[in-house]
Amino acid sequence: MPELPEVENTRRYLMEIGLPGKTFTLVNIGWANSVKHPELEDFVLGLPGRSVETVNRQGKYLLLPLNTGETLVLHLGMTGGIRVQPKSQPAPPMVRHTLVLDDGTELRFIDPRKFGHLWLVDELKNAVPTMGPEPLNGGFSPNVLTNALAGRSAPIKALLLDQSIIAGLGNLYADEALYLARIHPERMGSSLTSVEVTRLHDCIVLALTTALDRYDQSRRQAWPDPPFGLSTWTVPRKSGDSCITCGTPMKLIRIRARSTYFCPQCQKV
DNA sequence: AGTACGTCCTGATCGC
DNA sequence: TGCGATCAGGACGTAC
Repeated sequence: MPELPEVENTRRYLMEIGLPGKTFTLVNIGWANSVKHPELEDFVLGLPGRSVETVNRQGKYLLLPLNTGETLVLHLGMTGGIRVQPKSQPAPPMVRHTLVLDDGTELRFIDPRKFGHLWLVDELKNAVPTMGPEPLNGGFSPNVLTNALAGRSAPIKALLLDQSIIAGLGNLYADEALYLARIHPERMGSSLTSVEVTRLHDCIVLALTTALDRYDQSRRQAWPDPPFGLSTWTVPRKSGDSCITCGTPMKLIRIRARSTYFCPQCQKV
């Protein structure tokens, strides 16, 4: 599922494929609920004629500033992925929306479970929810994390999923970071020692940068059709799997209705 | 304010 | 073999 590394991978893909400079000519929405406008028409008629300036990312949101000053916002949801392909190339399965471009290609929004969203905003301000610091570009430090966890009684796993605390973590990389940091996912946020918070901070950064490196590699190797997702984590995520450090069978619990894998030996309460 | 849970979706997988 | 049930989870609305 698209989390920070997957969305950033998509951003780099869109930049490398040369989306900036291209102009939308036609919009084909296959699932109206994905469009966050009261009137679908506002979006469908609002986009053609606009060209893409660049592709930015904020948390799990893709932000495409347009030449008019508006911004096209994309969220991949759980199963979303994007391809920019020649119109003549057969569309892959599960394409929900097609944004036709002026150079004979089209941006294809693939989204089996329809959890993705897209919309157009006049101003970037308030376009997406206020989010915590980006884990990979300054603003994120052990100290910031300590302050964010102070007084919080929710399980650390739930807090890592909270986009207002840290931008971009999802279920898989939250598990990954906790596993690498050897911290039990049900620990109360405020109960982490400063040593643990520092370790968690470092492991969040490590998990994300490791994944991004692999995505960079896979884009080079599989261009122009790189995979949307890779198994870039080290937490065994199948029942019956054993911890790669100590061999103890991994445990599966639910936190906020999310599957949470951890090693009961390495990640003690 | 902080915490927790239901809802939206459908392809894949499981169990009988 | 086939078919129904279950699972998966990001963001948001709502409740307490």
